[in-house]
Amino acid sequence: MAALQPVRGTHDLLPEDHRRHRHVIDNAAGVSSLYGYEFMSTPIFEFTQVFKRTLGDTSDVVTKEMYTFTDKGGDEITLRPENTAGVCRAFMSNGLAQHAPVRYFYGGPMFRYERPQKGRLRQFHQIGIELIGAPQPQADIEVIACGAAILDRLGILGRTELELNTLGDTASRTEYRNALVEYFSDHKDSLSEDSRDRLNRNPLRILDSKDEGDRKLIVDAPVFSDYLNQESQEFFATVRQGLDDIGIGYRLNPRLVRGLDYYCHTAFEFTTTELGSQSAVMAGGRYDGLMEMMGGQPTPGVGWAAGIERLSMLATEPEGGARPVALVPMGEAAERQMLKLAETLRHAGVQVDMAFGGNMKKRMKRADKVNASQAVILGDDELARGVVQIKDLATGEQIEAPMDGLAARLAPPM
RNA sequence: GUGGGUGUAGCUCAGUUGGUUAGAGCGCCAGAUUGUGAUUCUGGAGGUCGUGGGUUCAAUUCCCAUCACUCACCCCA
Repeated sequence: MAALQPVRGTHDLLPEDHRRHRHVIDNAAGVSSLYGYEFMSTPIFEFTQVFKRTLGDTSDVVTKEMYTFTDKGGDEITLRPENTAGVCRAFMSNGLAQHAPVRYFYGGPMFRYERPQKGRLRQFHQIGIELIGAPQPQADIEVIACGAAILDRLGILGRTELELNTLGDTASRTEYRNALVEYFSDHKDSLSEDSRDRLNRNPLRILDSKDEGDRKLIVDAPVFSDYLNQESQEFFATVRQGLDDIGIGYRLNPRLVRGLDYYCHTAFEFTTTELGSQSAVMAGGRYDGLMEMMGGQPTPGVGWAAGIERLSMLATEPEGGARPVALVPMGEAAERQMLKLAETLRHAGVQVDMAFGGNMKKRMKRADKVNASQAVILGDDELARGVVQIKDLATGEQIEAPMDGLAARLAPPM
């Protein structure tokens, strides 16, 4: 049995699950296309360096969550834990700087070696958008607005809250980071074990600690706004003004910190209380330093990613698919005729179900099971007269109709 | 990676204070005379009680380990 189990933290997407995923992807792609974002995909694995350089050597994702292996050619390969680095790599590989700014929408599987939980998997799926090549704060506003519109389309915007923060530009952030490290280093003995670890890896995270002792220290810790330079302050003010102007509510959360190194300026997260300890539904921000980190020309970017599993747990149930017409032949001659008819109907756009065998009763049962709207019945008698019986499976009404022109009769209205 | 909970039929769950053949509902299969489903009635199949080890005359039940799921921490989508 163990061998027949899927790998921990991975799931099969059976048709029903897939319908929910597609519902999320289709709506998100549809809405983002209104903002000019076009679907694109990058490979699900990249050279390990693509992620190592961009995510930061100390981030959890890099230190313990990557699925990394050496392939047969000796290359170090990693299954993508997120897609921003891949999209940026693609932007550079394809020389797209000349087309900047570019807008991309993506969706697909991501991989992180984590302990599974509700809304947290080892293979999960994300959708996301990236707006590359636009340094203006208006780009941040557009990206957030697009995300909000998607959540709204999925019927979950009302159950989320937009949290907003600024991480400042690199200069501000570095200065603040240093101040924090200095402050907490002085109180190192009072810090929790987790936070002592954070001090080396990501000191900003300490601000979000749930440990009571830490919280006491945090009260007197340096405040980021004191370290934000003029430019960073203006940038953030413009973003906030824009959100106000288009009526997107948000809550300032100075503790909102990104785990990944490449973020700067705007950081945001749409959160919910409906997913247990996983609160983030859609999260993103600005990553102006990323391309440079990868060895390319400095290029600004903003974007977000959202977990499809999390979204589909919150989204309203999509409607069931179209209902087929069931073909019920009786006898060998009728079966051959039906095979031809089935093709004709399908080419005319009618969804058709025909069992591979069985008597009439079995076929009718199957018609019911596949949720057919109508059954088209053909026996020797009908065959001789060139007609079929059409039975409405909801009402039980049955009428006779000529075989010619059946497609037009059964085809869904345009 | 750390700690708690759970694991009985395809699904949702009873149950066994250790003792012959482990139950229900739903689902599945078959039948209720000739070419009619869903409804109704009758019958049937399906479980090494997650897996491995231990204690015992005897374990699905107690103990240990392991795996999976789940919740929290960590982290994040």
